[in-house]
Amino acid sequence: MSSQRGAEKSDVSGEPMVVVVEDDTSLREALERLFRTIGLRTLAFGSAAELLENKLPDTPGCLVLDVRLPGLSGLDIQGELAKADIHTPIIFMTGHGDIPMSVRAMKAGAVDFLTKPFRDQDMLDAVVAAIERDRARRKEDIEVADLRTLFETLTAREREIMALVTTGLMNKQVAAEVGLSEITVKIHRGKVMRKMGARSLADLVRMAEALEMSPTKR
Amino acid sequence: MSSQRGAEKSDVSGEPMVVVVEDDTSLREALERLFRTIGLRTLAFGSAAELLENKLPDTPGCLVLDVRLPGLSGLDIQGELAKADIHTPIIFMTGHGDIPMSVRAMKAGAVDFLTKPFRDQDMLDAVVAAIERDRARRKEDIEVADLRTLFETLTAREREIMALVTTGLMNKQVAAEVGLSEITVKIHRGKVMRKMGARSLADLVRMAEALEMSPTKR
DNA sequence: ACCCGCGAAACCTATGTATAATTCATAAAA
DNA sequence: TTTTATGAATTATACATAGGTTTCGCGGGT
Repeated sequence: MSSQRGAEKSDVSGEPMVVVVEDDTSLREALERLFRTIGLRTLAFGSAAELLENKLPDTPGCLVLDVRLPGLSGLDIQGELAKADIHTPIIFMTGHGDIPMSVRAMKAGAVDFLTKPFRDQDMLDAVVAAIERDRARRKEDIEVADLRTLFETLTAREREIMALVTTGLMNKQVAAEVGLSEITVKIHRGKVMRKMGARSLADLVRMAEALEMSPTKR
Repeated sequence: MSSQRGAEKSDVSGEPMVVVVEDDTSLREALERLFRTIGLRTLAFGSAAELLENKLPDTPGCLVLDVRLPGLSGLDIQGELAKADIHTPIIFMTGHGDIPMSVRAMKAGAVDFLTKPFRDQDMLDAVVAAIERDRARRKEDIEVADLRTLFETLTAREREIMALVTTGLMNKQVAAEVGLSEITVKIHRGKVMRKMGARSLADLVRMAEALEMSPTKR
């Protein structure tokens, strides 16, 4: 099942995990305890470097980052992860942040930005929401990745035919378009259906949509 | 062309307009001048009440709201518009805001949250981005609304058939499903294609997707 | 040699349309 | 109120086109 993206996510059913990066040891440990009270597996680091050494677990989860950290800041981590195409939801904490900083973080996709001191419940709410968001995203990612895996088993011709067929062209039109006989198009088309596991043209069209092959617009 | 939603938007090609709500007269006028320097039509009010009396223009645009206003605050306006299903992008300004306030606004969909004093260029950048976002959303809305208009011309039977056909069922399967003869299904199907203006089944499937009739998932 | 792309003949199923007829309900006119 | 008109829904027959598979065969490239 599932798939295999670069160095990232695939599991969606695993037990969720919170990863904390906070240099203040007492707060870090308090957060670990807090999350464990609601049964969340928790991993905690004291700096960005420690976090980036270990790769994130392949399970739904979120990051809880202090904005101000020794070395790379929480916002820097956000940027690094984005560059690495890792979309784990991030919750920021800060004791001395300002509005522009919070706005920048939110625009960059953070799910929340809490000011210290915060209420335990606010943090828990944010984490639960973030994990749910991650779970949904992973589910979506897995579906598309699996589709893409199937799509990659198609030959160049088959991909071409798939694109044209899902556009709504008839076999004869596809044939004219690519300079083949209609019968050959039918054969390729049949192979496409089998390889992609499509049980109907409607199915195939939706797959093409998910793969962003056909124009989503009309 | 286009459509007619509740009490709202339909035009996408019109000249963009910025609507300002700011009680400080000098800042309000400064903003009007600022926006006009880049050729943006601008409408300015001194309070939420004045804004809500006039309905928003049916053209791409955005709102620039002071957070603190006499009567309803900028955030209140955001809430009111959301309740009224109006999604004009909002840019907030504040002189005395705090992080939780900005985060709340951003979570509720604000495109930016500027602290006074802000640089003119920052405001212009925010406004330009917001207008572009609104234009894109309107375009999308219009397409779906037009589709929905067509869909509403379908009879109950035709809608039923459309749903089943776009699921990928064959005519005979649809017939069995709804207890009709296959030929009758064909007739309804043909009417659906003509009424919806679909030139192919692929077309119809995409329409069904846009109308959220068929499961987006597989 | 084998796989892949390509194509033809034959055959069957599915789709689409036209014609025609029946039933039903509702709306408009007498 | 009765009659009439209209439109939706239903089905059948018949025909034409499109879609899909199988079998068989050819040629090029790894």
